[in-house]
Amino acid sequence: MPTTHRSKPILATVAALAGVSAPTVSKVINGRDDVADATRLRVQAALDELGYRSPMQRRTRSTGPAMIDLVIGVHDGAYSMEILRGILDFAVDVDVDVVVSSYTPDKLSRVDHDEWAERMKESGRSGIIFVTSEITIDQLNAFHRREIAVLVIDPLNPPPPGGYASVGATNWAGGKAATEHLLDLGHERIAFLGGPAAAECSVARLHGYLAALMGRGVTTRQDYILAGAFNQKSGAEASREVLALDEPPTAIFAASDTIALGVLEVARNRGLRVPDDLSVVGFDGTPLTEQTLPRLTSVAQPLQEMGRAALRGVLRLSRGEQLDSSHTELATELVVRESTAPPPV
Amino acid sequence: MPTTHRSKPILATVAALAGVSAPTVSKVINGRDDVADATRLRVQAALDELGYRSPMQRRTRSTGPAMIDLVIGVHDGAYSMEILRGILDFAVDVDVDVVVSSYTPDKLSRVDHDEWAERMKESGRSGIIFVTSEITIDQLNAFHRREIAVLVIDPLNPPPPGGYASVGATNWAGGKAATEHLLDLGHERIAFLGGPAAAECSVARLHGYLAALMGRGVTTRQDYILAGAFNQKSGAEASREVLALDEPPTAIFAASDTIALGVLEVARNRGLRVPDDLSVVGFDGTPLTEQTLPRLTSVAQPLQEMGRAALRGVLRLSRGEQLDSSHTELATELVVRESTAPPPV
DNA sequence: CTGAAAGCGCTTACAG
DNA sequence: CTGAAAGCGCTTACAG
Repeated sequence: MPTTHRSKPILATVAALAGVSAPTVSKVINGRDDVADATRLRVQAALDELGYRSPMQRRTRSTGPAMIDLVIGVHDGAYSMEILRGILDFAVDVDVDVVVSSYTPDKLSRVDHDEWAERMKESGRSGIIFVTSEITIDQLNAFHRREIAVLVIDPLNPPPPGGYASVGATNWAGGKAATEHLLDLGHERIAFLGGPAAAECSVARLHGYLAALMGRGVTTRQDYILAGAFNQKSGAEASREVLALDEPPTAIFAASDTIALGVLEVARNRGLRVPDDLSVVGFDGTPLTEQTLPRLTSVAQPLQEMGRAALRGVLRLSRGEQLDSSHTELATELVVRESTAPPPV
Repeated sequence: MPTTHRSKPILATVAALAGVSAPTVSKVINGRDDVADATRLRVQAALDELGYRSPMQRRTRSTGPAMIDLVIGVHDGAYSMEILRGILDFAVDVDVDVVVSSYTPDKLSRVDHDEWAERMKESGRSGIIFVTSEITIDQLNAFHRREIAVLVIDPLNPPPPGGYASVGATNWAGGKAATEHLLDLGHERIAFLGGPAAAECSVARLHGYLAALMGRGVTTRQDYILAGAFNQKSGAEASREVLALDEPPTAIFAASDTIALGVLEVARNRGLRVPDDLSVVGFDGTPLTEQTLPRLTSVAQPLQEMGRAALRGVLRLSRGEQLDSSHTELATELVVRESTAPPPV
């Protein structure tokens, strides 16, 4: 059993453990180079074992409330705003300061995460939440090395083995529910307009869609399945593509509300009435769904709750507690509004 | 001329200046209560004059990059998101960490700003930006006492004399432009649906509206002028009110896009076609304007630029530099889309 | 490269 | 309520 250290370790204790004098420990801590390598190693070991922190370090550590970082990797307005809101509202309640930054995927990949983690450590920030970002193992390690807790909301790529904690929604079940709703209305020609082909959440929604079709014995068609981006423009392009088919779909399941917005735009331009001529289901349940005409049937994600859960999770991790599960999925819910109806006869 | 202090002041210097012993200064710094009030005051004065900071305070000060706080006082999605985006994008460029929090006006007024400012000081945060919040002089002083720079975006109340720096848009000119656009189309019965009667920006828009009408010799009518809140629900209520008048308006200038959303909703429910039966102009120029049917004519505020300007301003202030002007207004621009047309004949 | 000795800046315990 | 004295934890200057 290792020695237990009741009171905070002081430099003299470290020196005793390492079998050197106090000045030598002082030199190691302050990065002087007039210390033999072997000695330096022994001192480092003692420092680590005792968990020694200099007075200033102690101060930044213990002082004030918890602070965490939040990185927003996607900027499609309503979606990230809802998550942000969930996090910030809860942060006020639990007295946590949140350092928010916003990066395009491209910009984020060029960031020096080692430097980032170091800066966090210096200002006493103990955890980081990524929203819809791609995280590499190298980046992850930069934080783990410094004992900074990492949690990802709606990860774009599947976590590496033993990777990070994450919070998401039941994308598969949501995709299945949306598709079954259309099937129940009598549709059989149902298209799926997805997000990026590599995005985990989009893939899960696609498989929910496929599961629903197969469950009812409806043949799946490759030309009804498109990938794109989570935005209106991509939704419009994909819509034009499927609606130009010889046998166009009578219903479209869009993998995000913004994609659905593109579908509505194209339908309007072509004089297709929604839902009479074409049914549309979105995904996310952002406030957008109440502002479209007709109001959009959509699979709602509990975005604010996801934000709350993420903050709670990263705080627990940063206190060294274990999470019940490394990945949590909160339930989606199909909300039927006005954009779905039986197919035209 | 006061003494200049080249090197960092130490406790002994403060003690000498105050004419007390070092232990007494130590007690004052650490908030002990066994010090006579008169003594405490003398020591405080010496502390202030020398700008003494304890070793820990010195450490937190110098370490790392600039950090500022951002308080979002309004949550109507698109509007604050755009400002936030302007701030965060610029923050990455200039390597500044932004601590974001979000408060309802009610919650904000119950916050202990002295504690807040103290916490900021402790973690080395040097400035704070409020977005659309009401700031009292007491709150302001809490920050000023600790030399924390304060800047308000789109202040709700006019700043107290010698108050805070602020960034806004040309609300008066925007209100005038919107109204002149409607007058140019031939409208004379134009209603103004405002935000809160006390909100500076709404008042300025109202006066722009009045100026335009007067400039063209059109009589202003009290029953065409309503105040409310900056949201869809309030816009819907106000619309119902003005449209129920014996002589209803042929055009409505809404003081925000969200209010305009309420107008569109009511128009649709009553079978009024926009713009054929009723013209609608919004304010803000949020992405909302592209998502409505018909697309909304609106006075665009340069929200992202306002965010940038605010961050730049607060950073200059926190470095002790002077701003060119304590209040900056960025130009609004009327963007004509599909929701305005000549009045029905 | 190492550490005994001196010193620094601050705090604590206590006598007055 | 105040401060001389002792002490704490760390660092510096320097002899070996």
